[in-house]
Amino acid sequence: MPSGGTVEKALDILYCLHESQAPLGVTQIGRSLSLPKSTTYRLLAALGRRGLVDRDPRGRYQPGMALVTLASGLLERDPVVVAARPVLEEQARARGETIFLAALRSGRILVLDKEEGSGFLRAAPRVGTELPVYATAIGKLYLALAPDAVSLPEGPIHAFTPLTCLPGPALDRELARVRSQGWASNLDEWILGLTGLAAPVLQAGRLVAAVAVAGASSRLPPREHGRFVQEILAAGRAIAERLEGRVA
Amino acid sequence: MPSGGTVEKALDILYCLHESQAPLGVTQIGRSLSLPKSTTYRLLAALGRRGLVDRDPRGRYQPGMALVTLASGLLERDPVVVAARPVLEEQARARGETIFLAALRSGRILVLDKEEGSGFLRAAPRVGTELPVYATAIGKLYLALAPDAVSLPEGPIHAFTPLTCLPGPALDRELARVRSQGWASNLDEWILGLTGLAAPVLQAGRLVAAVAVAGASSRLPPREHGRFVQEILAAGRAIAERLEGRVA
DNA sequence: TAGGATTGTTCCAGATAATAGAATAAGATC
DNA sequence: GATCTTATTCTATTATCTGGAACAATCCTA
Repeated sequence: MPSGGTVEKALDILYCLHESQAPLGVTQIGRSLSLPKSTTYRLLAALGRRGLVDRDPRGRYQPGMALVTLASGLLERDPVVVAARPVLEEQARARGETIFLAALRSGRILVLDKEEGSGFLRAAPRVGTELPVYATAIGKLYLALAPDAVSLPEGPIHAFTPLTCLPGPALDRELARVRSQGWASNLDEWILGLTGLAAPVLQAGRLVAAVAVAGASSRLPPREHGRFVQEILAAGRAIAERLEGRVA
Repeated sequence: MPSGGTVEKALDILYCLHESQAPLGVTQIGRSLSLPKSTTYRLLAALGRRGLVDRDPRGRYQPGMALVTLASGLLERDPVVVAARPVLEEQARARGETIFLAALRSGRILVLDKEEGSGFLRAAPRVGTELPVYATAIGKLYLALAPDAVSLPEGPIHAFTPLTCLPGPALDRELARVRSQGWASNLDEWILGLTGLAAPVLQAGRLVAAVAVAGASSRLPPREHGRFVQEILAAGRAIAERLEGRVA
């Protein structure tokens, strides 16, 4: 709420529109960001002049297609994404489960790419989605292996499910285990019924990204974790090797 | 250049970074937008705080992954895109050439979706790309059928190729023909060797989008235009019908 | 390795441009 | 058709942005 300058207020409006998933009016936006109507209106006009917000037939605001323009080509230019693509494809085909890549970008852990599994019931993350830092296998990997790079969200921390492991002694023990074993897991802690197993992509000992296999918990039962973990660890190493140019 | 307020300057920086296709320094950005270094620096910092710009290892700036986040889900939410998807797939499969959908969004004609053909040599437009209003089949369709909605670019108008038809009497005659025949063509006017044939998507008589087939001019010779035009006109009608909910 | 040039970052007084309240217009609701 | 809500415009005030200049870091060249 105590936002910075004018530009940041305008960008907060974009995030607000993105999160709402539905067109919003001036008043509504102003309320959720604690901005006066007239200010909100003017900022929306500025965003609209550059195409970053559109208006539906009723005059309400929604994210504009210029965002698609500005985002186009971004992923293809990211070395990690380029290095990971064939590995994701191969893994998803071999395992039949969804494999995805995430990394830290401007303080958030974002899904950078994915290859969906072949099951009728499968995880289908959306590229660009932000992952919560606790309550996620990849998030825990970052907390354990690159604690200075990530930070807990500002607001009050809530449990996503009854199984969410909130920050505290229990999470600290979990992170210690992650550090020693070199991979992380998430069993129904973010979304009920969803299991994730994550492995690091290390470059010169530093965590530059993470790969994870995700699927219905019923399809990834604990007794099979061992096999999946070996695969995903290998995938993380393969991506790291491709990043360093050892493999064409 | 004579930009508006603070927010618009910041957004111009985003466009500048997008167009450059390579990371840029503060000085470089400031020069291309005629902004003082310190202003550029401060705006970049604001954009960075919200993840809209990232920095490469050398400290230079590039569009940030938050753009991917903000753009995610946008296309899937657009009714025209949803209605067009299966039509694009069917047409591309049947014809073997690339079919794409474009529409006017915030004053620009943007590629909203595409389905690539199967040829080794084929058009591969990028979703989000802006199409020039003259020199493009879809652009001409808009100039002819919705002249009030589109406007020529501000700066000096240049010919993309020796065959580009610049605004003037010749283009006016061309637009009259487009109006009477109900479709538009572009033969090497935008990119040498690229032919496009476009048909309107009409809703209540208003142009709401356009479909086009695009490919190497050698694969779309004039004597075969007739067949392609029929197909693309049918595709435009099919999309319009799906838009009005007549077809599930 | 040192010198010179370019680039990135910080600072601050001054002025522009953003702010927020209130008034008006448009639209929805009953 | 009256009353509510919401969108848009207006304006005085002042907070915030500006941009020149100084400083620091970096790169290039000799």
